[in-house]
Amino acid sequence: MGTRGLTKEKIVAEAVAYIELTEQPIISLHELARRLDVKPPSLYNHIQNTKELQYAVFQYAIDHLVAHQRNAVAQLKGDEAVRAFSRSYLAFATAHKGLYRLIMTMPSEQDEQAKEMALPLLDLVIELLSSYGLRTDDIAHWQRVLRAILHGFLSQEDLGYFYYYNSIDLEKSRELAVQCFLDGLHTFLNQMCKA
Amino acid sequence: MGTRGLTKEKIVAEAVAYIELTEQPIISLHELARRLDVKPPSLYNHIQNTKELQYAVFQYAIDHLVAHQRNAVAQLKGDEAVRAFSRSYLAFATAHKGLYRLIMTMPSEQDEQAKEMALPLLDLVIELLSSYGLRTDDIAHWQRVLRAILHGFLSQEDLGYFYYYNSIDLEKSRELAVQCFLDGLHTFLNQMCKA
DNA sequence: ATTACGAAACTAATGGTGTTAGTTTGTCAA
DNA sequence: TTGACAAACTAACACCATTAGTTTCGTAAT
Repeated sequence: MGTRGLTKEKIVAEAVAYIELTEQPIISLHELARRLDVKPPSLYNHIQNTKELQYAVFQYAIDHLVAHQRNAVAQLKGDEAVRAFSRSYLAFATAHKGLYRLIMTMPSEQDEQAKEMALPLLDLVIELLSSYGLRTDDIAHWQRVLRAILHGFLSQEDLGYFYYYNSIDLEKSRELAVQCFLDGLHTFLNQMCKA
Repeated sequence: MGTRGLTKEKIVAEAVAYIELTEQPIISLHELARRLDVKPPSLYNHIQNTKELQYAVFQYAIDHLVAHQRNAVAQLKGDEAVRAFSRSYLAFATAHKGLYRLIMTMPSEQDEQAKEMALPLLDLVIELLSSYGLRTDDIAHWQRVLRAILHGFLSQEDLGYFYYYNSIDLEKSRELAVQCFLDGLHTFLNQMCKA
């Protein structure tokens, strides 16, 4: 009894490992304790509650996603950057289903802390779109649109809404979606120039 | 004891009422039993398990969403129809947050039954896009794109990802997203004509 | 080296969830 | 009137999160 080398870091690491393995965004404290060879209440010496654990894993997920994305768009600009971002965004979600599912379900309108954690992801897209010469609030609008398309696509895919008609090439749909965004953006830019 | 007038219909109706009230997509059998003034096991005389109840509520939600949408696009075609569909889709999700959250979380890649229930929603969009003269599989592609945009937008909104930069007008973002879809589609159609 | 203290583990318990088995009750038809 | 069946019940189990109170062990001070 007494002291084992348990730390918050180890707990979070095990939770992440489990989530990556099962592709489910959650792990119960009981299961986690089992895997760490400890009784459930012992975890409370290192974390406050389930919510805090969720936050920690969420932070991990966001950090990795953003790092992944920054790496993908490094030194790219304009359409190239948007395409690279989109490809790698979809790739991350596929490779880390559990983590992306968490990102996809974690924050809530009410939860200020989670929303703040997610900010870097928004900022990245803002940067990405800043080379198009848009007005500040139009950048914010188009950032919403791009993220809506990518996230919506992944979400539908994950929920199985693409199952039917699934003889239809998924990869092509993805490219079409990104192209749609770019065409929409270009149309907007052209009309802006005229006016 | 003995027989009270409990039926599956009443159970589902109460579940729906609760979901509409709380805006949460789930209700526990205990809570449901409490509200029906019955002990939890009694519910099992009318439903098999939680899953079946979920299915029933999901069916209700899909039915209402589709009816709502069909009503909105009746006798419209082309861009008009897409715009009307989008407006009313977003309106439904706002007015019935709990039900839409269920639609947004219920199906799963693995769950054939739920996916089949959701089909009418896909078919509706397919119909909507059939007046553009697209090839059959392009209709399926663009159906995915439209649904991805709308669902992605709602999901982000619901998750609070639009909170920051939220001085930015939400309504304008929505219109921009739909316009982006239409511009993307038109660009695609123009290029199809040329070739 | 001993002691004392605090952190980290534990046991025990509460209350929530879904679900099953076995029992009672009430109604309707024979 | 009685018997059978459906619909309610009680009791119980397994899983979960969490809290209170207890033991243990390592470390730091005497």
